[in-house]
Amino acid sequence: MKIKTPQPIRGTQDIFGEESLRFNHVVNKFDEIRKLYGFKRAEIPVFESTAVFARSLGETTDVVSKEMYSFPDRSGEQLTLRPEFTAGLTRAYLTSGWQQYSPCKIATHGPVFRYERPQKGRYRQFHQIDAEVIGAAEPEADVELLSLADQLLESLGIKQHVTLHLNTLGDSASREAWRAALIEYFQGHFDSLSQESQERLTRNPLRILDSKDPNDKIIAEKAPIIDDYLTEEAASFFKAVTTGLDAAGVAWMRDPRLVRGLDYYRHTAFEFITDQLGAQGTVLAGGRYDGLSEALGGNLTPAIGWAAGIERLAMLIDEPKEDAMNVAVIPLGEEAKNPAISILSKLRHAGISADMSWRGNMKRRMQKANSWGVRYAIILGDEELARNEATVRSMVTGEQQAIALDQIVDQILSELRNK
RNA sequence: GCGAUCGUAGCUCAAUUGGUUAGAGCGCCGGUUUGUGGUACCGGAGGUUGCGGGUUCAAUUCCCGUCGAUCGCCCCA
Repeated sequence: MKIKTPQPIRGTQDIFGEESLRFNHVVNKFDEIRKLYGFKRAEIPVFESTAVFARSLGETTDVVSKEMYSFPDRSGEQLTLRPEFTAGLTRAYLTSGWQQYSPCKIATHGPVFRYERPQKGRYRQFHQIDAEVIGAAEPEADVELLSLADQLLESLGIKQHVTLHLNTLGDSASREAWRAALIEYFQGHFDSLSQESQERLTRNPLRILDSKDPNDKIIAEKAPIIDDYLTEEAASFFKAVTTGLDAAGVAWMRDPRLVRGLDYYRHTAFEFITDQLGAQGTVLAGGRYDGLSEALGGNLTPAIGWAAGIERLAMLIDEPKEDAMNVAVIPLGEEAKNPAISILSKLRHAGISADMSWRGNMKRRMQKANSWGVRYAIILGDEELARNEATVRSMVTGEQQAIALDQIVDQILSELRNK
């Protein structure tokens, strides 16, 4: 009886070939830029106690109430695969002594999990790069974090496709006053709102502001904006952020209707949005979350962070070029196999990329060498071996010369340097 | 969770109004060349047409279900 191959789980992906090049290009650029800003690399678990996410993101948010992968482990403890990084990093800050490094500038990346309906640019296991500054109340932290994001997008060559939308949600006093005013305003237009927005009014009234329903949009345009409810401190904080961004040369656009889906956000909120990915236009987003630490039982710890979807960034960049192989080793016949392995090893230990086909006649192996884009082919046959030599063929010019086996590595090293 | 479109070799796609043995390009393996690539020519392997059921003399084609992908809503990165 034929065994059926198990199929991949809905919303997961296998990444290889060009996709993998793109994916890794994004990760590598992030690692490169993050060092320029003094952000330290951190690793945290893929799963946590469910409480880490349930308390911090807000029990009523969609992510917590219907999108988490939660399960009991063998001891009955309730665990959840991380749906984002911020809560786990904050938990680590509180439980692993990271407070001694405060303000803690952290970068990480890896898989995150959300049970959503998959689409292009939306997966159940997807990958984020993430940057956080934990333990800094200063607006300079906001500026630095946004500068990092901006420079990353620039170095990925997608800055021209992307706009930074910036808003403030105020401190908790501002936010509560604004929220109350919004509820009152939308209550007055309740019958004209879309059914979805009517539901949002009780669950997440700020979300009505970025509704896509055309009728909702008209109503939202006249809704009270946060500016009228900002405390003096909140207003001057936002001012410091925007003037700092101008000084750093980061282009931004005020979007008074920009809100965040998770409950922990305060003050600065932002999204880098592209028009090239359809409904999944948000490519990098975050904000300040001064209240999160207390929600996890810690002291008041001001913090700010962002996350970006690696898959979404990878779709926007130009196809990266992979470094071509330098050398192909081509043994002919049984006798040549081990000498070929020996040369291959010496080349690689000398820092020269080299590869060898394991099968096929000479023509096939030359074709393979050609497809690798190598500069040199080293041909090892009986005639060469008898003289302790190998034939080195330039794949560019077609010239061939016999070179003693013990001089091949040096010869190729010097020729590669001259290029 | 809701609505819509789609699903044919490893990949990208063909297959008249339902009609014989489901084709091509690329890739893979081999040959023209018993030791020479990027070109050309020849040959080969590889398919239960996503899966299950139904209508029909006959289904890749029509109907239902299911799984998956894509698009929009929702949500979000």
